[in-house]
Amino acid sequence: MKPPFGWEAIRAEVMRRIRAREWQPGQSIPTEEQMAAEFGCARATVNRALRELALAGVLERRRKSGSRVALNPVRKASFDIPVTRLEVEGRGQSYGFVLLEEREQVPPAAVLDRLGLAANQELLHLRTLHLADAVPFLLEDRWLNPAVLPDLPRDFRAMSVNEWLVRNMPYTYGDIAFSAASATPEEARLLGLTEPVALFVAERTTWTGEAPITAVRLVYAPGYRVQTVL
Amino acid sequence: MKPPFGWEAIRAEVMRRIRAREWQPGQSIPTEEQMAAEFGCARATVNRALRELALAGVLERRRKSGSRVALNPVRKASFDIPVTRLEVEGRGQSYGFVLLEEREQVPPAAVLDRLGLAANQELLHLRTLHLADAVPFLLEDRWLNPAVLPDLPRDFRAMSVNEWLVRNMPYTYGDIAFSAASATPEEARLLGLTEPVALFVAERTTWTGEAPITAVRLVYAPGYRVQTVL
DNA sequence: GCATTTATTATGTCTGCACATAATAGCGGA
DNA sequence: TCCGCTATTATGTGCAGACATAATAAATGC
Repeated sequence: MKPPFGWEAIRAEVMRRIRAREWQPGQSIPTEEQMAAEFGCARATVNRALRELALAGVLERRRKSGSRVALNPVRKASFDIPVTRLEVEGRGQSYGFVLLEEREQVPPAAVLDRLGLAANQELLHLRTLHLADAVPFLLEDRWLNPAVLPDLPRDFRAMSVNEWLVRNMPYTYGDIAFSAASATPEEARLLGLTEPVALFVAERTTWTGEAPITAVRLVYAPGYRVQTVL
Repeated sequence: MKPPFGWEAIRAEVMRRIRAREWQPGQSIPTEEQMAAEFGCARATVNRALRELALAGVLERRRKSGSRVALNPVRKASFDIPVTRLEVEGRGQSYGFVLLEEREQVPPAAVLDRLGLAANQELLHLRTLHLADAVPFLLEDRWLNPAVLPDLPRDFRAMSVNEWLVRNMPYTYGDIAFSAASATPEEARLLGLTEPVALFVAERTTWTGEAPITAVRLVYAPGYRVQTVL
């Protein structure tokens, strides 16, 4: 028979007590041992539950002092960033893309700086327009470092750079930033907009650990939202 | 003495093998028991390492079939969403805010719809301008449900609604969405902009579990970015 | 051949115990 | 009073064993 208090039940019960203000912000909660006794389970089970809550930012735990309810609870929002093709198909739309440009050239100083490369370094510049139901969805402006990408495909018309990278250079480090920007005249033209409007922009830089791989700027069509539950 | 293979070491070693393509995407990796034997540790230790990697989206695990390297690795970006005051102070700027409006009224249909409330329901409408070094930083347009907020402060000039909510109604459920929008004339005026530009917008809805608490629209001053490491 | 039951297998979780580690409290001596 | 050592304490991690669960493969019946 299933034990009445698995670690998920304990996590839920602790959350309930915090929400019910039985345990108030800043206040210490019982030790793992005390709770194990109360719930009639092993300390490891309580530990698992409390560890998850600490990870979520609900509890602050310190050796010797014990666990306390976080005073300034920091909400942690977590987003999935799928391949563009899967993002479009996930909306029930058909995916397509157009390769706009593919050539080696020296990128602007801002890009080189972000990647930490020498000023005269040539990179592979790729611009791709992603389509959802044949309508512009996302404009991708990417710089690739050929030095760390041994077997690049001959051309990126069969598979988008986006997808090729996820499949061939996965599990890299990097950072991402979201912001808003007005569409440049060219962006407006490529996205099929009659007038310049506010666009959602995501910028990513990725590394293998020591060498830079790619810097990309993603400009989404109007109305794009990135959404998640808290 | 510390065992040579703790769960973190195992997680790192598995990641190394995946990055080195010793274990390729889609391919099965050894069972927990086999790896426990290889690393000379208990199965629980391997389990902990692999569980974390599955949570990060690197592995896909299924009972009976075992673990395999994810074919379409989904990047998971995680953002901290602090109280606005702490966000401003964290940048080394001084925080301030101005309460622009505070009155009970019937919100627009879109807001009622998002909160799932009756059409004639009155809510408390609060508009706050948050300042960083006395310069407009964020425009907050919030609707509060007084029915579930028993002891609201007399006025929100001493502590911003934002902070009051985090301190008094923490650990709620909710969702958040990021998007881009052009500043309305009024938004432009309040943020001190001479011309309408693209602004970063965050919209949140929060619940106690059954009853809606608040819906808020946060319009950030130009240049705002939300950034994180992957 | 096909559907249903049964056995097998890897992961998921739990227990009870042990020791490591970090942070704190208390003590003793100068 | 202050400094430094030691003891204490709660969490962090580990082990070996056990059973639960879900998914698959094999065996069975028709």
